[in-house]
Amino acid sequence: MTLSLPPQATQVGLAVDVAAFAIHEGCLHALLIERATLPHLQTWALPGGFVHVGEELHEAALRELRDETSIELEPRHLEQFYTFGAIGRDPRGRIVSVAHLAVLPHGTVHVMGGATTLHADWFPAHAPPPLAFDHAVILGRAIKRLQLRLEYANLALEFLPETFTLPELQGVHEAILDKALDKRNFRKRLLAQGILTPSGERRSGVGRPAQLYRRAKGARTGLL
Amino acid sequence: MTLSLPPQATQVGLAVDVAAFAIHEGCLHALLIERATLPHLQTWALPGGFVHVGEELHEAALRELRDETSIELEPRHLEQFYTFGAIGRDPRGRIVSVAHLAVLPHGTVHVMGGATTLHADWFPAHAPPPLAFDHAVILGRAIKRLQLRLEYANLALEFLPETFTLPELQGVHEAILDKALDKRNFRKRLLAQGILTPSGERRSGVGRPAQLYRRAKGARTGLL
DNA sequence: GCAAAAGTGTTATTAATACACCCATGG
DNA sequence: CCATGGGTGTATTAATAACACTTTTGC
Repeated sequence: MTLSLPPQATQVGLAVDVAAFAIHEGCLHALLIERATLPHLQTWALPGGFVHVGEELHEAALRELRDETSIELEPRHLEQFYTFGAIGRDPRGRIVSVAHLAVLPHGTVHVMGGATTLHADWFPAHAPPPLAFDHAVILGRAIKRLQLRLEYANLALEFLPETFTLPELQGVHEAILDKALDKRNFRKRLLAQGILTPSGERRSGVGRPAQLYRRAKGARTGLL
Repeated sequence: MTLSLPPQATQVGLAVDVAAFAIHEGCLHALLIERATLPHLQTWALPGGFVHVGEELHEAALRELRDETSIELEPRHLEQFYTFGAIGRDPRGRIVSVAHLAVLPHGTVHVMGGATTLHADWFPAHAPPPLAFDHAVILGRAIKRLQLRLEYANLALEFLPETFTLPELQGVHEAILDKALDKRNFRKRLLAQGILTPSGERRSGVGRPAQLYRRAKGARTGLL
């Protein structure tokens, strides 16, 4: 059933873009693709593209992420965070992009170009290469939202495997905030929240073995 | 210049909706309109409508607010806060709405229907009438965002005239948070922020006159 | 002088910060 | 035994929350 739309209603291109993050070697990385099409051919950009007919916004974000980067794992967190619709942002015409923030778990490394991309790769999120369209702005806002979510939700857990050590968790926080934290205060704060439960023990290659933790079963998920 | 769009790109209706707030009689009110068109004829809804060709999102929000409610004053704060794009949300087809939060200053009272509306009126924001589409959800999220902005920005000032008393400012906070606050703690906190400067004095009809304040000139605006 | 609203301080509790040493393991 | 990274406690400061009486005005 389709009722009529008013005459002056704008038909616009509806797109999604995805700022997908992961931690690699203790550093926050963003997943970027090198464009295989005009405009901005051979420029790095956020994964993204047009929403299909009958497709929800978050489905489109997941599909673009999968198809353009060939990653194998699903994001552990996906959240819309702002909609970019300024008139001149895309030379092809009026294209409105609903920007999403995605968190990929530890171990998500293999990415390669998809059908519509030349390459896909990880870049330091705090120092990305030049980006197409307004994607540098989008990425900057995604990082800010991610930092906010560290306080409100426990989004850092989504970057890690099911069990993890406190130094690992602290490393995630530090990578996202881009600054060092005090070890004792960090542990105090996190343990006081009651969202972690200890499990077994494990050795890292060198030094004293660290206690392993997992998410406490009562703890809410990172999704807000 | 217009490059070609990919074939499967969805053309969707792009709309804006506006949750506009003001304080009346110490209570947070939202501005609603009664629809004069199908669907949801004669149902109350948020002001909103389709974005025009060549019109920025925030311009569309301001225009719809003006045209549908005939208010005379400009909002003191306008902020996009979420985009609603679920497939079934509008029976006319795929319509994506970029929802905005607006703050109207004190004294904004005269509203009446516009061309595409039967009536416009203020309703208690915490207890609205049944609303069209998914507007009840949108309004709820707008209120939550407004409460957040009380802490981060000093958005409460946007509800008041240029000069105001501390009890008035406290009343704004209480109306938005929907709970009572301690007078002394509130004053201590607000004055410690250093965003207020005293000016003259004034009498209310009854009781001891209250000190008038204005925004300190160094204080950042409510816009984030 | 009384009703009505504005104004004012102190204490207790909790959260945030700064800071330095010992411990467990592998080689 | 030594290098490496994990783990722990305390003191200070800042922020938050609870709480009741006095002051100024209009009538």
